[in-house]
Amino acid sequence: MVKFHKISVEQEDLQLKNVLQAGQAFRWIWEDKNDWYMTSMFITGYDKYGIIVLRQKDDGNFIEFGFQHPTWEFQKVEDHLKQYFRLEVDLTSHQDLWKATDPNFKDIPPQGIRILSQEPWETLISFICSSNNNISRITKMCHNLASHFGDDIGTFDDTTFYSFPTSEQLVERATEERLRELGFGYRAKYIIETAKLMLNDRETFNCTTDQDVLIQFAKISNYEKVREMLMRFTGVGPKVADCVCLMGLHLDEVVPVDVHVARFANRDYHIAASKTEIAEIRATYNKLNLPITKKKINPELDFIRTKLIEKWGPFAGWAQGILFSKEVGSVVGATTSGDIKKKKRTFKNEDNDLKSESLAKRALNAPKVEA
DNA sequence: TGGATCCCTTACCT
DNA sequence: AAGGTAAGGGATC
Repeated sequence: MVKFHKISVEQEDLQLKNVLQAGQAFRWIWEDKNDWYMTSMFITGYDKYGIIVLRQKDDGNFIEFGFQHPTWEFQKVEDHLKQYFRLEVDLTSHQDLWKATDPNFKDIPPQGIRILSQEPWETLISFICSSNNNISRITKMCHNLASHFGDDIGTFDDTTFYSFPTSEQLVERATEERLRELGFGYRAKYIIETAKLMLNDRETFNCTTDQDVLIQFAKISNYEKVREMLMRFTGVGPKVADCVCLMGLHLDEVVPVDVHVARFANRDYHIAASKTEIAEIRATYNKLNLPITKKKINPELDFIRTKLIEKWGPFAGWAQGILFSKEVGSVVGATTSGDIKKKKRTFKNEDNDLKSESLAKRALNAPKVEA
């Protein structure tokens, strides 16, 4: 069918099942008959998307990849995948360091949970879809975007694959009404408006692709400014912007703080901002002249973010990824037939500390639970 | 005193 | 229910 090539990597450095369907990437399809993962992917230097197949044995010290594309060269694909999985980052040595300095890492075995480096535009749109949402539905939405508004790039293993639509394609081919019909809900408007602004940004920043615009944000700016630029897009608040920074622009120390991270930050690290500290955060963003950040920021969650970075260092985002997986416990993903299949449980669920949970909810401005 | 800003709710799709 | 964000009103300065 396809020729497979090996990339050597230990199980503890990368486990496909823990990174491809755990809430970072939403367009990998797991095919249980062959036990492989498939998706369409864009590789820099080629104008068309191609199809990638990955598999990993439970005991081997390698992953295998195959591909389908008219002109892709094997070496370029391998280089791209190494970049996609950030294999130059020595995960286990970082985890050893966290284990030595953070008691919460003590009982966590290496499980190959890595942060991916994904196509930035797709990352932006995917995480706009993620608000108030679960993995299984986010997955469906992302596949819907590709199959309705992307290009047909061919069939593999009885499955048709599509490119992820560019801003231009979304503006030309999609409408808010159509997206609502497809089940995007209130996010329909966010996606259309974001695509329009991105198309506009291509002119403004003299770029030919969405990816180039977002990469340029990261090149010309520090983190605070990148986030400010990202939060110009409708539907993008601090959490979504941080996800794009971490998983789309490989800013490895960025810690996206969602309800789960806020929960364990309170419960396991006793992180809670004082009034003074909250005032300091506000003052900081005032001084930095970041009007959108100032408007959208939640100082309590931002406090958690900075404390966890202090704790974990330059790869804090990766540490967050590990604890996040532990906190969430199990994940779901789509198979070729569109059925939802429960993934093998990797961790036991922890008992919830109700007090910490209510603190986390309060930090997120969620309605208070009646006592 | 009119605005800016802060703070808190509520609505949002399925 | 769930990996947030936008919008709007009342209070404060």
